[in-house]
Amino acid sequence: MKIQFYNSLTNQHEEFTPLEPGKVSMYSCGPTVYDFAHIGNFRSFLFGDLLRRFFELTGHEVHHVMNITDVGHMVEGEADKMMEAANRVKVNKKSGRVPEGAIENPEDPYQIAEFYTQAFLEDARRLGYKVAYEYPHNVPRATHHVEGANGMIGMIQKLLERGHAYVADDGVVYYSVESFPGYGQLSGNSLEKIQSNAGGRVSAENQSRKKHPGDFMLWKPDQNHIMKWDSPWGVGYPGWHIECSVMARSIIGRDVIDIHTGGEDLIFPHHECEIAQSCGATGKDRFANFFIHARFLFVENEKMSKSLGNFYTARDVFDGKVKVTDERTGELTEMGRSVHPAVLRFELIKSHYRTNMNFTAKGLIDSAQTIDRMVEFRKTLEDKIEGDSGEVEVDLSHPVLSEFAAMLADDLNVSGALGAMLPWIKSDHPDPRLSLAVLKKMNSVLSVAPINEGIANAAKEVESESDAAEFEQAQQWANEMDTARKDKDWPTSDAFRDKIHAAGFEVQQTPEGSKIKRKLSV
RNA sequence: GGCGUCGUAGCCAAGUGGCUAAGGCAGCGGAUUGCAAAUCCGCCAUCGCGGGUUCGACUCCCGCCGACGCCUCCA
Repeated sequence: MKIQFYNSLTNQHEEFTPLEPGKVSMYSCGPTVYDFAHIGNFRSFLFGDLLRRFFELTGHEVHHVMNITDVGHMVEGEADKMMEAANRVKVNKKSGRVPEGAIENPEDPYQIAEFYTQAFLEDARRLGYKVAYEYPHNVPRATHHVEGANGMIGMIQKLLERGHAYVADDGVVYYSVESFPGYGQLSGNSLEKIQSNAGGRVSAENQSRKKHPGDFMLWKPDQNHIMKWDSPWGVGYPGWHIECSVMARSIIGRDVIDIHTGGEDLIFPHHECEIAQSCGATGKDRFANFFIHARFLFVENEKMSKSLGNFYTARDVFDGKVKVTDERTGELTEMGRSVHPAVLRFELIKSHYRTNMNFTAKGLIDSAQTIDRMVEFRKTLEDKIEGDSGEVEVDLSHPVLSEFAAMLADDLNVSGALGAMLPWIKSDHPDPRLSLAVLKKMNSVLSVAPINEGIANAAKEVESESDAAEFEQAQQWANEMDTARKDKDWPTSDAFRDKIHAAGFEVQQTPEGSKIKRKLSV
């Protein structure tokens, strides 16, 4: 099977061949943990997850690493992120989004980072982000990789030795972009352009200390910084870009990796600088063979922003805080009903990673219906093979799986893959055991229909006791509804149906009586 | 200004130089139903605009219009 992706390095589709046959190394830029991760973050992370699961489907052994940036990064002229976070924590505590007692000391950056790291991992796991289940393995934290020869300090030293970095008058260590001829390849920038665009944010005073306006910071001595480490260049903190170069190399254990993913905004400067650092330190001509970037997510056709009121964290969506325009009144109201994580996952992965996906309440409802169909299908198959749960082996030679995989192999064409799967679900299934095995394979990539496949299954949520009680109550109403129906007492029957709906369930008439099931959303 | 992506039905969205332009949602008609829901059957687009290349283009080329991203912290 030919596997190809759009490579940001060359701006074209390229056939993918792993460095080592059968093995794929991937590095994804992860979240900065000074706030809850939002759905835009997760769109990009889940794209990485989909890629990883695709490789696993096609028999590759995948080493996927995603970092957690828990170091605040000073930007010239702006407050430090961790400092901002401290203020935000105080606000969030008042509003109840951060529970009382969760962060004892909002001034302590390590406590803030720890809290949001755990919150992120929790959200990520609910969304079926596989690597989050491997934490702390394969999910390194920047603060743990500052010191030592294999840490950021070690790499900065190496860059100094090799002539790619210098210490400026003010003691700041800069990377010298002119020392690396490949600088600009990824983003299509040239040093001249960067020069002409310089100015703006960066003060003239700082600029004059650099050899070239494009030179970026590797280490900044600063006794007063909120997070600081000792180094040969004084107590201070590392630049933003160096962490990924270091962690990718140290956790994956290779100088050159197969694939690097991230959001499109990371192309420049972040990934450009990573390449310069990694290649500068290793002497290799490349850092990753493929750079694959996901485009931004929009909400109801607008860029997501806090000021527009369309900024959603993953947990906002789980809690039903998505705003919907009421068709009758035209007013914005909250959806109200909780959204199953599988629904959000599906909504975020179902459109191509290189389009600007538009997140909408309508799309969420769509997604819920599709998942519902998959879940129903699975139940039907399981009912048919009751008592005969022996596993059937299927491989990609199965026609439907083969098409499904081939679509994904073509630049992760999820729509095409779904176009193969959904009609198949509707078709006849003479061999339910085989069909179930096929569905499981597809779900190992999509991870949206609850199938017992161990960890990393978004919809495989543990039912809480209160959930179980609700379910029992609804089933009881359904039974009473059946009794009323036998007596042809339609008003009573309808009243029970309304009750069941109001409780968030659907009721279906079957030959065996009324059956209920929980609505996935809305 | 520089670099880049994109424009397919009410919505999401795949795809191809030439058979009926995937699939899903919504909608419509029908079966079923006490009425619904669910389910099943059927219906539902000529591909932003203009020009060119070609026997033939939605698919290739040029121009235009429009949307968006990056160039600065941001997934």
